Amino acid sequence: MTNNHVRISQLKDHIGSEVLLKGWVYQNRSSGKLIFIVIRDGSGLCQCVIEKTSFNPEIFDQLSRLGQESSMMISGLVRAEPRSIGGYELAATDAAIVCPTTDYPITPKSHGIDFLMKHRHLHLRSQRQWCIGKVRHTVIDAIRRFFNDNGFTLIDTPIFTTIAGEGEQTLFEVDYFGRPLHLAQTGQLYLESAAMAYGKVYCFGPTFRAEKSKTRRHLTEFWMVEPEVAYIDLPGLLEIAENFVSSIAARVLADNRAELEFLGADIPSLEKIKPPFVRLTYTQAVEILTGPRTQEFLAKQLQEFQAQRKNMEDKIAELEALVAGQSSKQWQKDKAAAEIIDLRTELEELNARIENNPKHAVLAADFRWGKDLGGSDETIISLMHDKPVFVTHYPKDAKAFYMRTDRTNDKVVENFDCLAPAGFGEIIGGSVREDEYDRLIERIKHEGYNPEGYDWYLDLRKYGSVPHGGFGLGVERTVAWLTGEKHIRQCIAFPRMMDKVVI
RNA sequence: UCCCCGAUAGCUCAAUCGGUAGAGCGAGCGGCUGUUAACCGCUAGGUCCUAGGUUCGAAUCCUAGUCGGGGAGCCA
Repeated sequence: MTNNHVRISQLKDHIGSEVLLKGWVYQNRSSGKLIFIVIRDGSGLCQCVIEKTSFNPEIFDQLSRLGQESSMMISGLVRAEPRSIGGYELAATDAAIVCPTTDYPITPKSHGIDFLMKHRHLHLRSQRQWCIGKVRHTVIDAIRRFFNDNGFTLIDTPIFTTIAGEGEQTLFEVDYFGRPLHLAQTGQLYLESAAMAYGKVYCFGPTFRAEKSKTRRHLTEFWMVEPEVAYIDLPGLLEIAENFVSSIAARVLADNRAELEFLGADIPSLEKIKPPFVRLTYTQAVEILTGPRTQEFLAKQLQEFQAQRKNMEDKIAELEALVAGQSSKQWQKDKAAAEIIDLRTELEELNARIENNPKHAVLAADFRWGKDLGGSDETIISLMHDKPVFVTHYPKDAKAFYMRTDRTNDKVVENFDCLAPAGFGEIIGGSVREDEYDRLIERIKHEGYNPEGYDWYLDLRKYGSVPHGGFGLGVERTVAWLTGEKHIRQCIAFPRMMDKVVI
């Protein structure tokens, strides 16, 4: 057996040579005198072809019954083969089994989310998870690249913190040698002081929120990157944010096209992610939501859903007739039965959307200026645009104390949310910070906080205060949006959800 | 915290009106020289979530509980 160990991702450079692959059995099909083993090595997949006539009979026999996820090494000649996954194939000449496996729990058939979460340590090996992990890696690298290339300095802010960024009820409290502290839900306040030292800074790390939110957009532990810039206004922040998000999308398109294709991501729509993004004020967003455009949009959406439901129901009826009839072979019936199960699941999701549509219409129509935008409102706005949307200038009362009051309209603050397109929703929240001492202390008191707890934060408004601001981008939400993944729990290796920490 | 849905083989799901438990995959054995979630034959595999109740009879109906999924509020 050759010692020329090559990773599958590098096979293109070794066509015609003898190489050694080290990995795990992803799929094994034996056909009497021929075995196809798809091997997985962490860098990709490669089909190995093992012919009985040119192989040690004992090893051939062992290989023919080798279970999924057995670890093995296999050597042979690399050749281009368009029929094969990845485009290359190994004509195997020798193999060694490292650890045979039987009864691997995650089979090539479908599994429920609960089962997969309980087997998360194994699920990471699955192709879908692997692709998401690769995209996440690129997203994180692109985030660091963007800030490092644009003059930002990394500041690591503490995880044990003494002050809250926003609402106090959403913090995890920890016992810090008898003193109550909590886990960071933002690095922003610390970052503001660093921005006065370095001009442009960012922090990047895990963030903790004790929100009792059981939705596809929430984790209790997630990763967030937060830039903070001195001497900047709201238009300046929006410009950074749109360049930033566009650079992430471009990097993922460049580095992970194969993964995006496997995941079924909407690549053409990602290619549209370029500055400028759409800019709406909160007031304009409210006008859209309460206006005829939204009602028409939702009515049209409902019609589309209903047409889809009709199609699905017809298809299910057709397949059910096939299963009940006499004319088909058993395997055709089995296949149809499996398809019925999939369609029923889809139908259930569609029914939920049909049920929610009128509720969302009412929520949007009844929206009153002053409330924060709800999840469904954000979804509607983002579905109406094929680029990310900035919504700016929210009502002051709905937002955090540190956001800068608009000097031309003191009912609103200079903040913004960035809504990803296709209905995914918010991926960025940010603002210009209140830089006047008197206004800030007034806001702190108005919120009922004790100004003493904010002494050092208020100092920043005493000693050379300047207009400044920043934003936070959620990594898992960004990955979910880019990959088309519905739930962000798939976008982090070991998710922490409300009331649920499996591994 | 509130609303909706669900729990049947290792996994994904069936089971008509309440009549005594089925299929695919996976596992084991056999067959097949180009398979793509391969295919064909055979074998093993069940405390129908738990506790009560209705009934001659409950996977199926009722009550309570447990666990899970989806959504709302809130947010990245």
